[in-house]
Amino acid sequence: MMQITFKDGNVKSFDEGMSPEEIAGAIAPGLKKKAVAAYVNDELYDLNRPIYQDAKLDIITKDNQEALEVLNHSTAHLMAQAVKRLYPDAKFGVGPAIKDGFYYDIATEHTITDDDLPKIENMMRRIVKEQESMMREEISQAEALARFKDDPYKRELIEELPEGEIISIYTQGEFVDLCRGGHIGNTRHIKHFKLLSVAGAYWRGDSDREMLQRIYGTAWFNKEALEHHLKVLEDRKERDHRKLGKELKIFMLDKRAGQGLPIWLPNGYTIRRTLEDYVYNLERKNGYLHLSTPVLGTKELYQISGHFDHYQDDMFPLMKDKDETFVLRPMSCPHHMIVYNSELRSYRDLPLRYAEIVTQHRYEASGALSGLERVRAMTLTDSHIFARKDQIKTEVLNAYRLILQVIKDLDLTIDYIELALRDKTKGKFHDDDKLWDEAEATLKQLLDEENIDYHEVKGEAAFYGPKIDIQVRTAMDHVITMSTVQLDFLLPERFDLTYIGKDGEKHRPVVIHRGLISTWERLMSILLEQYKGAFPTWLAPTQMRLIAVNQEAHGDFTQNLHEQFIDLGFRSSIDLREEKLGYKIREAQTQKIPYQLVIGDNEVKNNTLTYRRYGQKEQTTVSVQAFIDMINNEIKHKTKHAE
RNA sequence: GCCGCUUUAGCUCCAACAGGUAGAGCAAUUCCAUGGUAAGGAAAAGGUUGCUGGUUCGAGUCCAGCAAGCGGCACCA
Repeated sequence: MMQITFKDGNVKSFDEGMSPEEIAGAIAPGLKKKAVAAYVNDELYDLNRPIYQDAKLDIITKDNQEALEVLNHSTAHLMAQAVKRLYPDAKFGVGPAIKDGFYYDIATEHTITDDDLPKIENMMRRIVKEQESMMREEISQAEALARFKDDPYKRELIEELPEGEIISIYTQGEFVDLCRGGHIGNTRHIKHFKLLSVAGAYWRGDSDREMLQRIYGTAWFNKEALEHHLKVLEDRKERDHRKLGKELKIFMLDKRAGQGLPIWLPNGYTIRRTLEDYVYNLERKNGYLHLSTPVLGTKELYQISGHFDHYQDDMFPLMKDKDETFVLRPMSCPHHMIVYNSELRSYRDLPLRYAEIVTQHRYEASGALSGLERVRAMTLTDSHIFARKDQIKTEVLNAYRLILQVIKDLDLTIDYIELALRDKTKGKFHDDDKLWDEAEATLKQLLDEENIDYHEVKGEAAFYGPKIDIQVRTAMDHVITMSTVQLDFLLPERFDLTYIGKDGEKHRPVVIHRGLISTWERLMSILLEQYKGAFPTWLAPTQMRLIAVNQEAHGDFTQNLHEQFIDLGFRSSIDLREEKLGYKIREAQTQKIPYQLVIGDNEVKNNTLTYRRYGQKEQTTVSVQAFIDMINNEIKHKTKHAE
C-alpha cells in the first residue's frame, strides 16, 4: 500500500501501481470523469501512469487551464498518428500545445493541403473509436536513438538532451512518439477538435534549415466550447482591418502604387490627423519640441549611427549620385543627433525633448507584409530625449506616464511590460560591456522602485541599448509592441554628443528613444479591429449624418443645421439625395456613423433634432443646443460607446 | 525571403457541367416614385477571366513562369 496525500490535506491508502485515473475513480466517479491529468509530487503525470510510492496527488480536472493544454497536446499526437496512417513516409518535428490549440510539424513527400484536413480528421475519429491507450515508457538515450533511427528530427532532439537524462516515449497503438508528456491516457477522451490550417514552418525555427509542413488545430472538452472558439475565429474575420478598411474606405493598397505602400483614403486620413493632433498637443503640454527632418539622408549618417551595418538588408536600395550615396531613411534618430549637435549645449538646456511625426521606409520581407499591420512606408510619432544621467529616471518615467495616458485614451489594453535586454552570445549588439551593464541596471532599478511588473527578455534589446516595451493585446488576440522607451548610451558616443556641465567641462548626455503608438498604420489596424469600424465620436471620420424627411419642407433647416455643425468644427455630412428615408438611414448605419439625425416637421417647428446612435434603435429628440453640448462633451472626454 | 493556397465587372471565397468565346446581386448611370428610422420600381450599361507564354481545332477551365493577395514560418532599429 502507498499513502496518497490530496490537495486538501487528506491522506488515503491505495494499492501500489494505481494510476491517478484509478485513484480518482476510487474517490468519486464524477472526479474520474472530469480528470485529465495529475500532478504527482508536482510532476505532471498522465492519467494512466502508475504511482508506486507515497505521494502528493493533485488531480487536474477539465476546469484547469493546464487541462486544456494536456488535451491539445494529446490531440497533436492523435493527429500525428492519423497523418502517419495516411502518409506512411511522414517524419515528425515538434507538436506542442499552444494557446487555444496545437500544431504538429511534419515532413512528407505528400503536399498537405486544406482538402486533406477532413481526411485527417476522419482518421483521427477512427483512432478515437479504437480507444488507443497512450502508454508512457522511460528509456535510455541509446535506446531512444535506436527506436527513432529512421526519424532524423526526433534523433536530433534526442542527441541534444543532456547525458544521462531519462527520455520518455509514448505509444498509442502502432504510433510511438518522443515526448515529455503528460497525456490524457487514452484517445477515447478526445472528442471535440478541428483542424484549422496548413502552413510552412522552418525546422527549429531556423530559416537556414528545411521547411516542414505544419498543421494547426484546436481541441476542447465539449462541443459548446469548440463551437464557441470557432465562432470567435469567425468574429475575428469580421473584425479584420483589411476587410473593414475597404468597406469603410480607410485605406487602400494597389500593386501599381507598390507592394506594402498603403494609401490613406480621406476617411482614414481624417482619423489619422485627429490622432496626430491629439498626440502633438499632448507632447507640447509635456515639454516636447517638434521639428521636421527629411525622408532622405546620406549613407554616411547611418554608418555613423551603426544602423547601416545592422539593417542594410532591410533598407530600400541605395540611391547613388556621383559623389554621394543616399538612403531612404528607415528611422529618425540620426537626424535628431545632428540637431542636438548643431549648438553648444549647456547642462541647463537638458532635458531636451525632440519629437517628430516621421515618415520612414523599411524594405520589409515581402512575406511579412500584411494590410496596414506590416508595411514598407510608415509614419509615427518619434521622440528622442537628450538628458543628463541624473535626469534619466525622471525622463523615463515621464515618457512612461505619457504612454499610459495615450493607451488609456485609445482604450488599449496592456498585456505586459517587457524589459528587453542584451544577449551577449548574439552578435547583433554593440560590445561595450560597461555601457550595457549601466543602462540595464538603470532601467531595472527604475522599474523595481516604481513597482512596475515586467518580464525580462534576453536578446530583445535594440543594438544600441536596453528598452522597456509596452505590449498590448489586440482585439485579434495578438500581442504587439505598442510603445517603447529605450535607453541609449551608444549613439551619444557615436555622434560625440556633449554638453557643458556646471564644472565647465564637457559631458556626455544620454538619449532616451521613445516610441508612442507604434506607427499610425499599425495603430489604425488595431483601432479598426478594436472598434469593429464603429469609431467613437472624437475619432469618427463622419460624426453625424443629417437627413431631411422632405427636401422641400425641411431642406433649409437641415442645411442650416449642417453649416452650424461645420462651423463648430464637427465632421457633419448631409444626405440631399432624392431617395427614400429608409434608404438613407440604412446607408448611414452601414457606414457606422455615430449619429444619424432625421429632421421633419416637429424638429423644424421646435428647433430640435431627433438622433439615433449607431447600432441602437432608440430615437431621442433634443434641442439643437443640447445636442451640440453632448457632442462637444463626447469629443472632449473621448467617450466610447458600447458596440 | 521560404512553404502552401488563391486571383472572374467598382464590391461580394457569387455563377459558368467534364475545355466549346462569361452569369447574378449590390453599387454607379438614366427614368419613374419618394413624409418619420436598415434596401421602392424600371431600363440600359459594365469583362483582354491578374500578367506572359505553352498544350489544343478551341482555354476562365489544363501546363509553366511571373506578380499580387491570403495562412503560416523566418525577420521586425
